Formats: sequence, C-alpha cells, structure tokens
Amino acid sequence: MADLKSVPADAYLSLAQSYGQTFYGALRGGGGPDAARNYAGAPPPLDFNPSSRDRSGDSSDDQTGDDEDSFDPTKSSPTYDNEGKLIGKKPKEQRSLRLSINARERRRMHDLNDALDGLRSVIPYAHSPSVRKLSKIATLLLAKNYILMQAQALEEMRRLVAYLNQGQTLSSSSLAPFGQSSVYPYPGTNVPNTPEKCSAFPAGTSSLCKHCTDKP
DNA sequence: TAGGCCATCTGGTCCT
DNA sequence: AGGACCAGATGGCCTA
Repeated sequence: MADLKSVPADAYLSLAQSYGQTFYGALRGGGGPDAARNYAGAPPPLDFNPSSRDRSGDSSDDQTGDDEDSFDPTKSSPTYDNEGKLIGKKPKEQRSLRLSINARERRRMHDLNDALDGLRSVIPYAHSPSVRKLSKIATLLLAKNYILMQAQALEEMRRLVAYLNQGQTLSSSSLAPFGQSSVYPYPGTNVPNTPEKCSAFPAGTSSLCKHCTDKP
C-alpha cells in the first residue's frame, strides 16, 4: 500500500516539490549503514523505559520514569516558581506532582509520535533501511500533499467515468465511435477529434485519458 | 562548527 | 482538582 510504485514518478516529485530542503535532506541522509541508526528504532514502548531509548543520554531523561529521580536540588528546586504558587506545598508533594505531569506529557508525546509513525507507514516514500525516516514536519507536509494528490486523482477518475458513460450511451445509439463524439461531457467544450489539449482535464494531461496519451 | 531534528521538562491555559 | 494541550527552553545527537 505505502509503496512508491503506487504513485507515478512525476507525481511523487511534485509531492516532494513543496518540501524543500527538509524532505530532500531526509532522503539524502541515507548514505551509509549508520544513516538510519537512530531512526530505525521501533516506536517507543507503551510503558516508557529510559534504558530502551536511543536518546537516553539526554540529561533530562535521567529524571524520567516515575520514581527514578533522586531529587536534584540544582535542577528543580521548589524555588523555581517565582510566582510563589508552589511555595506553600511540601517539596516532596511538588516534586511528585511534577513527575506525574512530566510522565503524562511524555506519554502524550509518545502517542503523538506513534501516530506520526502510523502516518509515515501509509504515505508513499522510500521505506528502505538506507533512507532516513521522515522528519515530523516532512511527514505532515508530505501527507498533506499526498491527500491533495489523491483527491485530484479521484476527481480525475470521476470525470473519466462520466465521460466513458456518456460515450457508451452515444455509441449504443450509433452516433459516433467512442473518442470521436462531438459531445463532450463538459458544457461548452466541443472537442475536435484530435484536441490540442484535452479539456476533460483542465489541470493538465492525464494518463487515464486517451486524448492525453495518444500522440497525433 | 553550525544547523537541523529530536526528547524532555516546564509553566500556562482551557476543559471536564 | 486533575488532565489535555500547547509553546518555550534546554541539551544531545547527527550531518554537511
């Protein structure tokens, strides 16, 4: 499903067009085996485990987990609140509440990342180990363009179906062979037998349309 | 080394 | 009150 083959090459290029550096940078990144190093990892486990994450070297990560923190006064002293809101609470309670909030936020971000992974899995781009995973912004932009492209393809298909239906009706009444009918499915478009440009697809040519693909 | 990307922490705001 | 959401700050990792 999420295969490059499902999208014509030119369409794919146009998909990437609005991306700019971010997208190309992501694709470019895949050179060596280490290109996908950090990005080849599975989505974060549901139950967060700092030791299982590649980026556990992050200093802030040391505070993750719900009970692992040996309270570091230099990092989060109760006095950090200059509004005085938390001053009245016991430091342990404050700390516990903070950790709980942090854990929730972490979970929320992991869910968001899981959703992004799901999105990446259904949009067409090279899912090869040698290609770096799309960044978040690139994923969103590519998905948007992909949706727009699919909508356009759907519309094109609808028009073609309408055109074919009409052609069938006319040919059954032996007016003209299909493709040479003087009647076109769109008002005001009396198309000659070999049109310069297919008016069925104003946005351009279509691989679905005989007029567009046939060379005179 | 600069820039891009990311995870996490944190405080604020809004909603139930 | 507690949870969800958001945006800013921070620091780490990686690549050109």
